[in-house]
Amino acid sequence: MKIQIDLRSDIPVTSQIVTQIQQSLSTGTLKPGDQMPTVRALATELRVNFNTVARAYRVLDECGIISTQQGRGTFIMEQPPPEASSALRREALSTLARRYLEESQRLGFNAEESAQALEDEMEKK
Amino acid sequence: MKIQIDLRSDIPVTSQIVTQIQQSLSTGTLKPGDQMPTVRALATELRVNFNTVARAYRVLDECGIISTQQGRGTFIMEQPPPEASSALRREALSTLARRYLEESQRLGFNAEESAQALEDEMEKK
DNA sequence: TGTATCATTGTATACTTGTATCATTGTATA
DNA sequence: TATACAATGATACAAGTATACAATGATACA
Repeated sequence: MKIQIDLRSDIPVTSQIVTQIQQSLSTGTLKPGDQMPTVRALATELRVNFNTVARAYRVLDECGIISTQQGRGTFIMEQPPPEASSALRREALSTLARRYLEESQRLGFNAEESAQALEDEMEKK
Repeated sequence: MKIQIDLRSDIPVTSQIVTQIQQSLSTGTLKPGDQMPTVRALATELRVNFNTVARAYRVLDECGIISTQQGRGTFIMEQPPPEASSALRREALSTLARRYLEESQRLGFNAEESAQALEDEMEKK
């Protein structure tokens, strides 16, 4: 994978990294499952701070393009399957919800406590 | 014992292991006196470093839920102290909640929709 | 029976990798 | 000039991995 950074450009380094990784993906230079270089490795290669690479990786992560895992590395994601029908997605969601209820019940919590725990997690993020 | 690890999750692998072992215990899949798989065996099964499993075992050990003995193996304790593990139960619940949020997000639903779906399931009952 | 030897199991420690937080730098604008 | 903001850098941290080690068990053999 070849990434060219122009430090004098008006385009932020982070954006340059993001776009070029996306390009490598669309040209097939990068394939799903591939491991990306570590933030530090790519950073020294590009003569840039590793936090800058980390930020670029995070952007791509939030788009679901790569998956970064602390302590392990970052990987190209499998491309998500075409959108299922909305009815199916709805069904899947309610299955998830029911499973959540059942599992927390097994741990000895009632429905209200489960709902409260969910609220708490929503706050945290 | 079936343990499912999601490497893409924000939840640390160690926590995932702890929570799921506790669940197996609460569902009766694991019983007092049972021998757990060795750290290496479970690690290769989950495709994870065995130190990660060892750390999960240590957490459970410190809560008095399992007993790990160097050179022998690790076993489920006879008397899982109900109140000693209350902090763990709490953590297990929040892990379940986060997991529910993450999985529904992957389906394309936001936090509010996930919460609403949970309410709906609670009504049904 | 004792013990030598090796395999198995958990432990300790250092290293790798990404994250969080704050400081620094440059630039636009009042 | 002064202030605010965005981009980048520095530092400490969290999570996972690799490797060497110690304790226990199994087996063979004198």
